[in-house]
Amino acid sequence: MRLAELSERSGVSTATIKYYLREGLLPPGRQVNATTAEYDEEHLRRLRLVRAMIQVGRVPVAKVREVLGHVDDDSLPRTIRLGAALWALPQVPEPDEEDEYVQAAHREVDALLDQLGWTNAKQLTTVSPAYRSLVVAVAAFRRIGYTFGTELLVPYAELMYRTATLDLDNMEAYPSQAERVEFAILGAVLNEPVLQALHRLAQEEETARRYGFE
Amino acid sequence: MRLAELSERSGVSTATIKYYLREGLLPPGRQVNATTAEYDEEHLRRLRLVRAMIQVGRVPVAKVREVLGHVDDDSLPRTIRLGAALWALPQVPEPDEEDEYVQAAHREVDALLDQLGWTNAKQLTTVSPAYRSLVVAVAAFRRIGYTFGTELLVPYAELMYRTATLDLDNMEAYPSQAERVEFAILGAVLNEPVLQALHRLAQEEETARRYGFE
DNA sequence: CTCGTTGGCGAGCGAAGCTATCCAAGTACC
DNA sequence: GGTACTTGGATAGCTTCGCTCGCCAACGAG
Repeated sequence: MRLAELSERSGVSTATIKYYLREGLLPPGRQVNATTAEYDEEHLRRLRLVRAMIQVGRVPVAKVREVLGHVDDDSLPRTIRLGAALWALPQVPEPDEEDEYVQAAHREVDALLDQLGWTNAKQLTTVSPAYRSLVVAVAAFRRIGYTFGTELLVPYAELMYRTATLDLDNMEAYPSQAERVEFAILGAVLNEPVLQALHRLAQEEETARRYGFE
Repeated sequence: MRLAELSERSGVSTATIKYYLREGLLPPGRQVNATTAEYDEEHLRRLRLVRAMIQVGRVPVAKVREVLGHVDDDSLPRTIRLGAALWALPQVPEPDEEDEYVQAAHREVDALLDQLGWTNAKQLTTVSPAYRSLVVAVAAFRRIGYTFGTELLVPYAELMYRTATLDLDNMEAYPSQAERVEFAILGAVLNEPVLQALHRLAQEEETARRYGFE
C-alpha cells in the first residue's frame, strides 16, 4: 500500500499523514526505493489509533507521541508499560501547591482514599496524574463556594471502582500484551467519552422520569 | 470592590477580566462614574464559575457565554433551562452521517437504549448531544477494529444510571432554582473530571491489586 | 518521454485564549 | 494644585496547536 492508498483507506489527507510521519506518530513505511514507500495494515491500524486519540480523545500530538513510545517499548514490564501509557494522557493543569484550596483538597482526597481502603492508590499519590486531577477538581468546587463532605464522593468512587473492574475484565479478554496495552489506551481515550455520554444520557433519562418534559 | 480587587481576590489578571467583560462572560460592574465601576460578591462568584468552566472543564469561551445565557434566562421552565445549559456544553465533532461506521453505531446505540428501557432518552436522540457523542465514540471503536457487543455496554450504562441518580439527589439538596442550575453545570464540567479521576484511580488500584507493582 | 508519485522540508494559516499597550477621563492623597 | 493611579474602551499582538500548502529533485510506470 502506498501513501495515496493509505490516505484513501483511512480518510486522512496525504499532507496530514506526512505531518504525522514527520512528528513521529507513524513509523516510516518500508522504503522500496528512493521515491516509494510501502505501508501495511499495521500502519493503517496505527493511523486510526492516532486519529482516535487526537480527534475523539483530544490528546495533543506531543502526548500521542509519548504514549505510543510506551506502547512500543517492549522492555518495560506490563504494569509499568500500561501505567506509563495512561499517565501520559492529557490532564488538567498542575495544581498550585501554594494555594490554600489545593492544600485542603489534598487532605480531603487523602481522607477519601483512606475511607475507601484504596491503599495501593494511596502509595501513588505523588506520581499519579489521576490523583492530581482529582485534587484540582475538588479545589475548584471549594473555591467556587460549594462545600460537600467527602462522604458525598464515596458512593461515586465505589461506582467507579466497579467500572474499573469491568474495564480490566474486558481487557483481559485480549490475548496479546500489545493488544491489551492498546485496548487500555483506547479505554482511556474512547471509553471515557462513552462513559461521559452514557452519564449524560442517564441524567436526561432520570430528569425526564422525575420531572417529565414540563 | 473595584477591578484591581476583583483581580486580586480571584487570582485572575485585570487584562483577562477585561477580556471576559468584553466577551460578555461577566456582567459589567455598577458604574459609579465615568472611570470607576463597582463589583460585588456575585461578580466574584461568576468569575470563579467562568474560570472553572474554562480551565477545569475546558469549555470554549463562546460556549461559556451560551451556557451562562441560559443560566440567567428566568423565562425558561426548569427542565428546559437545565437541558439548555447542559446541551450547550462542549461535544465531540458532529458525526458524519454518510459514514458507514456512524450508521452502524446509530443502530447499536438505539438497540442499547431499547435494551436498557431508557424510553425517555430514546425520544431525544435527534437533539441530545450526549446521544451524538456516544455514536461518535462507538463508531471510532468500530473503525479501529474493535468489535464488542452492545451487551458489553449495558453494565456500564447501569452504573452510569446509578451515578446520575446520585447527581440528581445531590442537586435536589439545593433550595433555589438558580443554585440548582448552577450546580448542574458544575456537575457537568467539574463532576465529570472528578468521575474521570476516580475512574483512573480505581483502575490503578485494581491493577495493583491484580498484578501488584511487578 | 511524459506523467504521477515519493519523501523531505519550510512557510503559512486560522482558531483560541489571552496579553500588552495606549488613551482620555476621572479620583485619591499629599 | 500636583502627581500618581485607576477606570472602561479599543486595538494589536503573542503563543500554541493542528494542520495545510507548495515546492523540490528523484524516480518508476505506461
